[in-house]
Amino acid sequence: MSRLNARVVEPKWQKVWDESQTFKATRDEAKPKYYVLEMFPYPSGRIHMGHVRNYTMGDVVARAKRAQGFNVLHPMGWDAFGMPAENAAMEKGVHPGDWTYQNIAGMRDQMKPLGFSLDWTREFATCDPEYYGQQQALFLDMLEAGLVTRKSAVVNWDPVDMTVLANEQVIDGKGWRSGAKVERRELTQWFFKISDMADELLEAIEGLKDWPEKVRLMQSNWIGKSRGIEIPFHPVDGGEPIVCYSTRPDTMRGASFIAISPEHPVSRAIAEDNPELAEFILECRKMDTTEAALETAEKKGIPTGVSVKHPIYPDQELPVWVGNFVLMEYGTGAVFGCPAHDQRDLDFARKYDLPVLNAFHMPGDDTPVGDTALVPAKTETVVYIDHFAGIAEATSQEGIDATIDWFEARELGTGIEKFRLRDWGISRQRYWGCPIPVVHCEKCGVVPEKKENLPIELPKDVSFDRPGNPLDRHNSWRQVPCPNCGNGARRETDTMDTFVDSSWYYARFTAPRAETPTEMADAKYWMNVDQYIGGVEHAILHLLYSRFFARAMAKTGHLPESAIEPFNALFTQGMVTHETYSTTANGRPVFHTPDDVIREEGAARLKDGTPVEIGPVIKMSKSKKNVVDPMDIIEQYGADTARWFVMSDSPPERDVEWTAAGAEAAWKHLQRVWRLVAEGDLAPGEAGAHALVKATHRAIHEVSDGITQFQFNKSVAALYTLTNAIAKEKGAEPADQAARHFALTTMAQLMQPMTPHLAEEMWEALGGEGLVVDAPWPVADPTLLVEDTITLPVQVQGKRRAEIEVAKDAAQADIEAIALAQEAVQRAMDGKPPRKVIVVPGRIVNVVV
RNA sequence: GCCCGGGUGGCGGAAUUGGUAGACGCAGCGGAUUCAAAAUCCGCCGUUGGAGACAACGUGGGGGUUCGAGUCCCCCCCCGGGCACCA
Repeated sequence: MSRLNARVVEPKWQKVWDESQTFKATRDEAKPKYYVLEMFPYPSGRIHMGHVRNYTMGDVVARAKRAQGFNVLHPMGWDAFGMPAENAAMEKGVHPGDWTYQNIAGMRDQMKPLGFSLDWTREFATCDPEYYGQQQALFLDMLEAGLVTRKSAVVNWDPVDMTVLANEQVIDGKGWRSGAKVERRELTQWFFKISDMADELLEAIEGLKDWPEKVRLMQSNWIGKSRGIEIPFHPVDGGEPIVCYSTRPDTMRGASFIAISPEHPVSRAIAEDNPELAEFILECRKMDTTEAALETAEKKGIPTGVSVKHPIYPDQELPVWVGNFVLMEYGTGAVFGCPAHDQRDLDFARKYDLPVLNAFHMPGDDTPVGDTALVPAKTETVVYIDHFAGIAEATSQEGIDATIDWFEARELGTGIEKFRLRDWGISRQRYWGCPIPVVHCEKCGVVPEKKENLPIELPKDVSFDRPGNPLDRHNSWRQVPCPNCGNGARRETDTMDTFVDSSWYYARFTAPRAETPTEMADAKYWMNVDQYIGGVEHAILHLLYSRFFARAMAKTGHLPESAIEPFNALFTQGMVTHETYSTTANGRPVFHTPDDVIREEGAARLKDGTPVEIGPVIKMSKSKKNVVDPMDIIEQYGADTARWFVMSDSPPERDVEWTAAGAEAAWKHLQRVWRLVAEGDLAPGEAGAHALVKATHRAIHEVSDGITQFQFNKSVAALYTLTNAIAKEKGAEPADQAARHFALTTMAQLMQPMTPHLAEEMWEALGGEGLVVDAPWPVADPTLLVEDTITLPVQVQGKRRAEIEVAKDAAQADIEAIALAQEAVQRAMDGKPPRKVIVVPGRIVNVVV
């Protein structure tokens, strides 16, 4: 029996593609281009199934487009800055750079045997000085263009380690190493002014027709445009008014208190001679910086003793509270509380015994609010109670608009559009990132570096034996002459958020060795990315930052205006998930990789017998260690099997739970296909409209459809169906032999994107010309796709009772007559006359009695 | 808490977008081949009742619209992603 040995065959074809530089992309204005990009990996050390899934999808698209005559750009690189390298430095004493480049080398070695159609000549890592130096140049241009600012922002502060923590390093409000309660601390930081572009970024979402609707929605909601009003509330005892922002000013009648953020200037001012409040503010600071923590924490408040006048009913006074749930970052950091129409305000009011007063009720139901706030949709009609602007029954939206107009007319408030989107803080107090190219001079202030001094390289000689940023204590690196006056000055020691690195790499791939960030001719030819593929977890931040960056690069002359939306089509693949395994040490969970765990029916244990707790099935991640190594499968079965397996079964956009079971099956199938070629009774020749030829054309149609629609699992199913059809065709006539030869030759072409090595081997054995990778994509003959007769189901009262076979162009009346004549139909009609017969052409017949 | 998804046989999933629910694959069962096994090939395979023809039920739960609902509408439950310093 013929077997295909992947260990021999796969390296052989990879060498052939390599030597003929098959996948090297060269700018050629005469050919239509197609740019396929998968989100580049973080060099964690080993590739995982998520990578294999992601890059196989991209490869299928790239190879199919190539076969369809496009000049394809399909590059690969490394998102190489980030925390894990510093963690490795602290844990193992290795230099972050050495650790990173070793990981890159290892992962490249793991990726190459997968046979991806990548142009490796364009490879780079974001931690290469040639890359981040250009990023520093971009920063300087953006600074000059007014797209960068400096302001204060809160960070997680570990008071024991005296260091800034990432959100991931805060566990249950405590520092991951010290265990100390984390505090919020303000630092002056660098920001990209993305909020200036909020409206533009929002409007342009409409044009992203080939993005998933869910991503467009998530981005829209994230930017969060809202129309509301800013209303000053004047303190009873005089002084500066407290300005509140509200998107529901129509509820003003029900206002019963003012809540301000602990960070609000008024809070701070009052706290100076109110020790109780000062303590409360300190307590509020002992919380991490995430919005989720803030929103889910118990709502607490404390009265300030100050009261303000209700702007409409001056005889009413509203107490001012400091509330831990009010965000300083959004709106004005102050809100008026209307318990009747906001659940959070209602809970707060019940807790602190504040009045609850309806501003409106639903038509026909004027019961006052109890424990559930009355929050109608803006399109719902409500009945306003004694509304100052004279509105009676109206939708909430009409109520809001009328209220804003009324306030503006009396100069009591200002209608205003606000965005939820905040500026992008990029300062990181860490070593392993792109240095921000500015210098702090006592005389000149903040001075940009001169471009000729770029790249500002990270110093090699650093130590990680203490917490904190090693750049801060590296005196010889820090001390530089001021680029402006030449006096002694201090280099900025903050590095850039790693999201900056990944916000423009797609542009750099168009000219990866250029002495400027991009090369306009290359950018014009290759941009935009025609198909971008990556995980849903990047649906908001990475994609939004990239969209901002492309705009910024166009403004600073690094991208053509046509590339301000860098990704024409986006596909978000589902994640590869796996069970998690943990044991407990010192009250904290310790996670274990599936490799170290012996899985039994309903239980699991370590190799030494320690019982292991089986956790939820979640995305594979380094921190939870629920990662499966694809190299095992590649070594056992070969790359084609791994590729075939990840494309089968699960729809690409959905999560897939990794199980070992399918790999064997995939391997068996590929061997079966090979046997059909090696042991088949085949001969090229004339097959005519043979049934197998028709089946082949159907497969061409379905496989092509599946690929263009990103339903690779359906393409795989169609290829299984074709395989079965070939195996079943046992005829010995020349036409049968020719039909099988045609079917298998076509199958080699259709399988080439998914299992390229097997496809080359098939193509060669079948006598194909040249390489299958260079063969044009087969096109289905539409005349061979249609059948002469069709099978229609016949329903009675919506239940299927029979099937009829009719000519594909049969008249409705004939179909009706045939359907009614069916014995099973008559039986189901139970002697009653048909009231109505519904014939949906080509679909169904339904008899109503 | 807020925003966005998802839920279909024992399992992964398909269903031409309102028209035969379960394509295709895995697992399982039965058979062929074999001294035997592996491999391979053929057949069966939603649940319940029935020898069978067939019937009833069936797409997370409850209600609704429709000749007809996995698909549309309302309410609820569960799981996952994101929440601005993980990448």
